[in-house]
Amino acid sequence: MKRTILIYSLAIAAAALVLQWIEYQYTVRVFSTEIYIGLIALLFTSLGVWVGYKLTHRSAAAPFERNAQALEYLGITEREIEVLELLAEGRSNKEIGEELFVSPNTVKTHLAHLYDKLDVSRRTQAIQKARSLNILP
Amino acid sequence: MKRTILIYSLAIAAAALVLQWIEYQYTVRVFSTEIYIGLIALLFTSLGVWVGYKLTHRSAAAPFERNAQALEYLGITEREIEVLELLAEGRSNKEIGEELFVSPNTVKTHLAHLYDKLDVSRRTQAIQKARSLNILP
DNA sequence: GGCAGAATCATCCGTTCGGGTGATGCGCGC
DNA sequence: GCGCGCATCACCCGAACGGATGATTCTGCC
Repeated sequence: MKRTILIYSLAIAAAALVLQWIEYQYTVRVFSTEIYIGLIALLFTSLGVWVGYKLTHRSAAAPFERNAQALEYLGITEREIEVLELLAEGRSNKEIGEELFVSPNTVKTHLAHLYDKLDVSRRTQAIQKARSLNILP
Repeated sequence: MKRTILIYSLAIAAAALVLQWIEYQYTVRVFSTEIYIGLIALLFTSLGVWVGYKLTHRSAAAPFERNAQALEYLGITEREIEVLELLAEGRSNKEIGEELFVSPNTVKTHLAHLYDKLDVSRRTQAIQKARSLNILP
């Protein structure tokens, strides 16, 4: 992150130097100071928009970090998470069982434990709750 | 939106005028052009960051804009959306019926239509698909 | 006036889920 | 070695859900 800021700072400095050079070229020309200032303003405003976009979208586009504290606190196991993820994808118990190479009965057991730990009673509620706890994206 | 852009443009123009005035004050002073340019760059970059932040976060922090095109295209009705929203909150058909003052049978009918339009066969799939279509937040 | 789409409700039937209970095996720690 | 937690599986039962079909009412549109 500090490296990123450094790079952006250097880029801005470089742009400033370029602008300064351009200034020396153009002050002897016919353009008025207003136009000159406007161009600088426009360019650096665009630069700022770009920088701001990069900065804000770096955190917004994060690959989603699972809330480990919640999992720890609720005592949710690895296997239960796998079931939960497939659950959120809209699979049936049978399909989940096939995906994880276990019987639907086992899936039911995992789900029952999940319902217990999440304090819900339906799969749709489990999805909603898990999402609100940042256990699911 | 157009009004917003206009306001920002005017703000930038005003800032440019201010800067120009400052320039006339300072060119007779001791400061070198490098410092002057640097200040302009810094100020307008900050302005750009602010504008960019406002622009991106206006859409990101919006109360969620429903994908009207998808609804139109799929032919999903107002009532079906209401059912869909309660569905995503994990309610049962009976609870949804009570919430909307209709019988569970009616809810079932609406859901059947939704499954048809969303091309799914389970409520969890409906939630997932609706979310991916930006019909649900 | 009639037609199309919507919202409402119902019944039947089969599948899926959820709750409860019990059982087995495996690994880990005291 | 014994207990504990985890994962696995099974059975039962009742509730919830999904699919299909049909009916009624109302509204908007041609």
